[in-house]
Amino acid sequence: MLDQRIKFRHLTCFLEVARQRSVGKAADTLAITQPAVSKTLRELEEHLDARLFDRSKRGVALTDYGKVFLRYAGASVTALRQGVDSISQVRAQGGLTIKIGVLPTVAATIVPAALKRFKALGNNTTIRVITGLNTVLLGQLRVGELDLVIGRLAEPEQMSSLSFIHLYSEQISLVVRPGHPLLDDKSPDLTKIRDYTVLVPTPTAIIRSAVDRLLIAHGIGALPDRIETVSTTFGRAFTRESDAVWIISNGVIATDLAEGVLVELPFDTSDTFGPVGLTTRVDAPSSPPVEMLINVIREETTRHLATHAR
Amino acid sequence: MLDQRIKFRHLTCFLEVARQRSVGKAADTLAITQPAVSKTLRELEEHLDARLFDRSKRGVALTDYGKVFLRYAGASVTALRQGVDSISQVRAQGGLTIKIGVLPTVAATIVPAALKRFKALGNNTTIRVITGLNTVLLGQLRVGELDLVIGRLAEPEQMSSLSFIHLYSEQISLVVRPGHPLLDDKSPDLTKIRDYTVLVPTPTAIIRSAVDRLLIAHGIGALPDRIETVSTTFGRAFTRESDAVWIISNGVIATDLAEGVLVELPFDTSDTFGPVGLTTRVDAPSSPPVEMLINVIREETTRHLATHAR
DNA sequence: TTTTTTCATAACTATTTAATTATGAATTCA
DNA sequence: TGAATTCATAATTAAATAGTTATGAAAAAA
Repeated sequence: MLDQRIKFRHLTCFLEVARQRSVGKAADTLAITQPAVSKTLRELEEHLDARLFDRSKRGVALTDYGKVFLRYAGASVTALRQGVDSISQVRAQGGLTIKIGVLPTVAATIVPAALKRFKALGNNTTIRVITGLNTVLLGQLRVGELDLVIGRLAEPEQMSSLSFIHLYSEQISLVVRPGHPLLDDKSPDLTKIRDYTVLVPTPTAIIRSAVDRLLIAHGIGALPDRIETVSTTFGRAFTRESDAVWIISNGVIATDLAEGVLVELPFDTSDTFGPVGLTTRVDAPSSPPVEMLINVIREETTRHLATHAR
Repeated sequence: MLDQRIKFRHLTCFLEVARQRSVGKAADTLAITQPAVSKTLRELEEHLDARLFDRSKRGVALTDYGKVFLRYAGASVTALRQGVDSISQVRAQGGLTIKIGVLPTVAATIVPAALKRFKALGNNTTIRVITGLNTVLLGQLRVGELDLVIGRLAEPEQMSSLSFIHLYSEQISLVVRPGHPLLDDKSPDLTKIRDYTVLVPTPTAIIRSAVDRLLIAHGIGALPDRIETVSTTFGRAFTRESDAVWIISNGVIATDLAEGVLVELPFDTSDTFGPVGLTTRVDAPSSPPVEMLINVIREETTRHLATHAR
């Protein structure tokens, strides 16, 4: 059981002495006398029943116990401090704001459902949903303008100082309108898409390299007639009203497939399998509200996969 | 500034009331009287200058402020509790034990250097380094037997409930002994490795699928003479004393290349580029000592990349 | 309507707290 | 050697803490 006699006063005092490696200097910083610091420290040591410092006449040094306890004490004080801060933030802005970057794959399915559930928890949190190029979103995440980015795992070069939490995996699909000529083809061959307009992601899209690899693996060098786009609205409209072949993340058109609005071509795209998940910063650990959102998204993903049996 | 009048007593009281949604029940659990709880709660609210509960005659409900503060208060109390626990652990076992799983790629370079630096910080921590199949290591990580696994990002199927922190990227190399006949070849062609014994990773190895893809992309179906192994000791010895071609993560043989003990064949393996990093559990956030180790490994990676200019 | 539940307030009090000043002991430094 | 540094201990004290019991008010349940 937590010893109720330990106060934050003990922890801040301990942290300051550890930082300064001096009882006297810590006393100055804390604006109390040196014996007061000595005593507070001794109290903490008694409560923990462990020596935290080796005292000498040229300052103090952390013991092994002290070194270990230091990190936890810091975390504890930091959490409280952030809690106090978050209250003023709620007061000032009428609620917390969480900013998430959403890549197209998940924009249609998991994110809307997860945010609905998160809202239902009644957190009075404003969630700002930002879509855009993955490079831009990850850049914003890295500098702290976003709390979270949801989508495909980016190329390694972009992942420095970022952490990735896997949610599920998906592959790339080739889709067309119902009644498309290729659907009647008895001997499916991917090279035949050259006879049609092909919609492919722009070079900055995460899945673009996977698309290129897929095409090359099937011996397709250049596509004579192609449109590069990341707009799902355009892609959907164009594909429905023409004979174009749309190469796109499965998640983007999952709903359209289920509704029969679009149809998938029967090609093997298993090489394009790739992880979809949450990207966060490694430094600056997520705040509790963001942690909560992450949990909700993970739960919602599990639910989603269970109902939309894979 | 942190209000020094806030005590852990206030937080535990607040947490208990929030949990029970009742002042009276919380009083029972805390083994104090109901007015004492009321008073403690009011004190906390005064210190924070915010109402944490809406009181009614059928219990209490968290306000928006309360909902936000709840998480931070929980984190703060948990951190202290773990700090106290970790001290008993240090006492009982003569130090903390961190268990890390190490995949071959990093076993030779970054990990030894990082652990040396971590040790130099003087933490009196025992680090248990475990090598093995990635599937086994990740399984152990998932159930909490390991704190950390370092190596290539595993296949998506294995990453559920795990989080990945990117360190750097590496590719697969084809290496041979110095003086190998293929090195004199004026028209390098990957299919020629069929004339030699080829060492490839076992099917369970993370890089195996990348190796297979590489071979297929170059039109190599089956290799007539091949040995499957994950043993770097065997691979190194065998490659040095025969004409075998060893297909292996660059990291494993980086030192050998630098020393001229092995030589790389000049084939383009850029398709085998893949991320190397730290895998941790998503739930159960890392303890402060593990966080520290993660930081040291990241710093060491930066240093390593700077000196071994890429 | 009456009873019960639930929380708030008030008055009170023994303890603990969180400092203070004064002093001393052991090193280190000049 | 003597001065300065550094931390520990002791004695003291005003303030705050952390509870208690007693009581009341309002809503919900019977």
